[in-house]
Amino acid sequence: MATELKDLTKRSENYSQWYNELVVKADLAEQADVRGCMVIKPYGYAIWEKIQHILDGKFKETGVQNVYFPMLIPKSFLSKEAEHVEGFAKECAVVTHYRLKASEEGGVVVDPAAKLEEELIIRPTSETTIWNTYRKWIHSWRDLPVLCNQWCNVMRWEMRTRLFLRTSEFLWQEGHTAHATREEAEERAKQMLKVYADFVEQYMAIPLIQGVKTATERFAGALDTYTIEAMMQDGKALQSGTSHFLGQNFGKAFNVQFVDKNNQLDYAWATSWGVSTRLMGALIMTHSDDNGLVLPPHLAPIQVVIVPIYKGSEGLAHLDSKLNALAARLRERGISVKYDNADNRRPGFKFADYELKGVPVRLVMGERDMAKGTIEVMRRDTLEKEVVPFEGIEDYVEKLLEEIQQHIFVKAKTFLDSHIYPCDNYAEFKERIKDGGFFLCPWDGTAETEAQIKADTQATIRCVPFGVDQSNPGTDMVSGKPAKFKVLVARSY
RNA sequence: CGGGGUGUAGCGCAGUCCGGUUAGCGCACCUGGUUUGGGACCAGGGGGUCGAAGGUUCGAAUCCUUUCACCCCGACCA
Repeated sequence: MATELKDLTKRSENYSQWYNELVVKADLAEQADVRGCMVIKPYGYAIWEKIQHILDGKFKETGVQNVYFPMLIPKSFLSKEAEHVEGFAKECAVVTHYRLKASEEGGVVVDPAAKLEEELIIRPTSETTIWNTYRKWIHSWRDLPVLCNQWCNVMRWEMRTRLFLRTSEFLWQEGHTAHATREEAEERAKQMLKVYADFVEQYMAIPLIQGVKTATERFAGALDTYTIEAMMQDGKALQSGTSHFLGQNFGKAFNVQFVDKNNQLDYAWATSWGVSTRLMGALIMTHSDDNGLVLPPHLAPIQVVIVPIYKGSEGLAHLDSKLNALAARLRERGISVKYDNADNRRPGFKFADYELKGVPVRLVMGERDMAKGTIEVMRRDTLEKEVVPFEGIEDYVEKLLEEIQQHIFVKAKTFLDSHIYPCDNYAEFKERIKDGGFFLCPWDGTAETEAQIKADTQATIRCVPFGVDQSNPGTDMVSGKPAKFKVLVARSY
């Protein structure tokens, strides 16, 4: 056996190890045999499916439709938008041949005769291929807006990878919209950020800071990049979703022109926005404890597990009839229930296992309860056990699930709020950033001071946060010049 | 690409310095039994080209040469 989660007591020092162990042991994912890729296991994928399903519904409420574009992109597409190519060129996997042949030494080799005229890249993101197609779809203001989204995989040949947080291949959704006016596109970019923020806070119970990225941290090819930043338990930031206002950059690069209401030719305005399996990483690192995963009820594939405790097969038969009926009644209320009466694992093992998997509520019933008409309820977030009357347990559980959802959000929110520090003294900043946390600092708006902070402390400006009074930002803590904004600075994943 | 490290059973490791029975241990796995209110116990069993290739030797996991792979720390990133 490798290290137990509980043994990794000094969370701040062993945070990476703790996270890795948790991902593997909770049966979510594992390292693939392909470099930097991951295998998402059934339980992990069930969580991703819930994220997908709920978010997809939210997109559709805003008029977005789903599409699918090819995984392979002609190399030349990438070079059409200058900043975009610079941002992604260094991490592209490239397809150069289309055939293998048997080798004389056995095995197979790439057939040199099957070299492609133009190499294809495996999409790192689909702006180029989608905007190449939008040229054919968009001719008049009447064709706009185009509001498309696709759920797919993308590949970025990252140098260092980490399960869920940064794998070579990852699953995501990418929305790509085209608009007739700048205002409409900007509005859409902000709207989608709000969709993300609401989802992440309400369903994933992860509190966020929303804001806009600085020029250096912007998406390659964007005019503005909006972001949601979450705080992990070690005080580091995790960018959990982004929405970009792309201006007319892609419209011009791919010559997507339309005739507006005044019969004038103009280029289409663009947005793109995405969240990925990284959200799973955020979920794990925000709520989990040393017993394993803690899942918010709104996202848990199993919301309630019922474990019978019995002696002999007639004892089990007795409990089976009672607890199967209970499971059915809970399911009628839309609660996802697992009744685990498997005989090949003992109760203690099941308890530990479902805690590791983050099941929000556990119900346990044995002979003692049968006699007394009670049932034991354990909530995963606090690990508190309570014996309650069996009668009316359905109402109790339904309320408890909501309470847990609220409680873990409030807990995370309290943590976030208590780790945001206003700071305008650079010496103090350099010292305190070592312990993590978000720092609200005055910034003169120059790339130089931004680079200085990064060089000195590895911390970056996460965003110019929304909802912060920017009327009197103060003095830049690095340069001593008048500040333009108060910005959020933190170390990040 | 720079710095460090590791390859021995499915997983985690000992053995390597100083060559010597049939290569070991924990977990997992299989069979049987007893158990079952917090990760069960007993008995038995299966599983290994010791990363690969070459060399030294009566004899190599261990020594020499070459090589491959992976991991960690930096630069990159959703």
